[in-house]
Amino acid sequence: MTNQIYSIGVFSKKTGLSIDTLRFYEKEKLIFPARNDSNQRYYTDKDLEWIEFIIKLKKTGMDIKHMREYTVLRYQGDATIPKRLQLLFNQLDKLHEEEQCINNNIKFIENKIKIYLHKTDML
Amino acid sequence: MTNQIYSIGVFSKKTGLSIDTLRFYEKEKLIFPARNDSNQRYYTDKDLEWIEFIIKLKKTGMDIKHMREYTVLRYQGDATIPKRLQLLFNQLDKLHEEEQCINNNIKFIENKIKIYLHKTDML
DNA sequence: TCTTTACCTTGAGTATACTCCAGGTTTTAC
DNA sequence: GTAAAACCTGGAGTATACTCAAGGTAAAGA
Repeated sequence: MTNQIYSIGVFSKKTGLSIDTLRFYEKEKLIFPARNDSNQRYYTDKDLEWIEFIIKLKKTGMDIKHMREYTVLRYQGDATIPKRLQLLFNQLDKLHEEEQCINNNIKFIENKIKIYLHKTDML
Repeated sequence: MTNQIYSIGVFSKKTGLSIDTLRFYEKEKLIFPARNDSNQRYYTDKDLEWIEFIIKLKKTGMDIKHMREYTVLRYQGDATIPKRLQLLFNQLDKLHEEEQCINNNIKFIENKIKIYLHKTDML
């Protein structure tokens, strides 16, 4: 099950990221696939696990710069866990703020809609 | 109180948008300030009201293209209110989806944090 | 009046996160 | 063996939403 390796094309399909994006993320130092004798990239299940975490972080709105910070810390081992926790807590704060903001915006739009419904006698 | 007019510099300070942004929004057809004999823009309280609404829409994450659609509809009068409602409902859907998404991400990060806290025996 | 400040336009530059292209090598399928 | 598919690199291009610069006009203060 592990020890499986994937070419960039296959890995692209498994992750849903385009080949170009995978190469871009490598350039941005988010992932470090190994190479074979012909210089072609290959990805392992470890890489898969990691990129899936990266994708998750990205979905939380974290930008590449911060994901790179996280990646660097990860490669330095468990001693960096407190720092990683700090990054995660910061991200959590950001998400809570966004949550607040979205709720305000929902209220704002709902209110505007209400006003329009009154105006058009559709209530 | 009304009938007041503002130069672009003053209006910029009142709205918090930079002068460049105000001119950019005009180019993007989000606002149409009048001009004096010397071709200098002046903004009214009506413009202020409108730009504040635009700023609000922007905060909900609406992009310029959609804000322009809304603006065009507004200038066509009350007959376009149903269409404007449609835009607002779409935006509301988008916001509810984002709310969902953010909540998932909050759970994800919280979970990751929990895992780290276990790892470091900080619990 | 003179000079500083504010304003004008057009067009180029910025940041982010990709996405595409050209030109070349390697692998795979028949 | 050869042709098509997959891979490689470096660099240019895309979209969005501004932001800045250059070169010139207008207005306001001393």
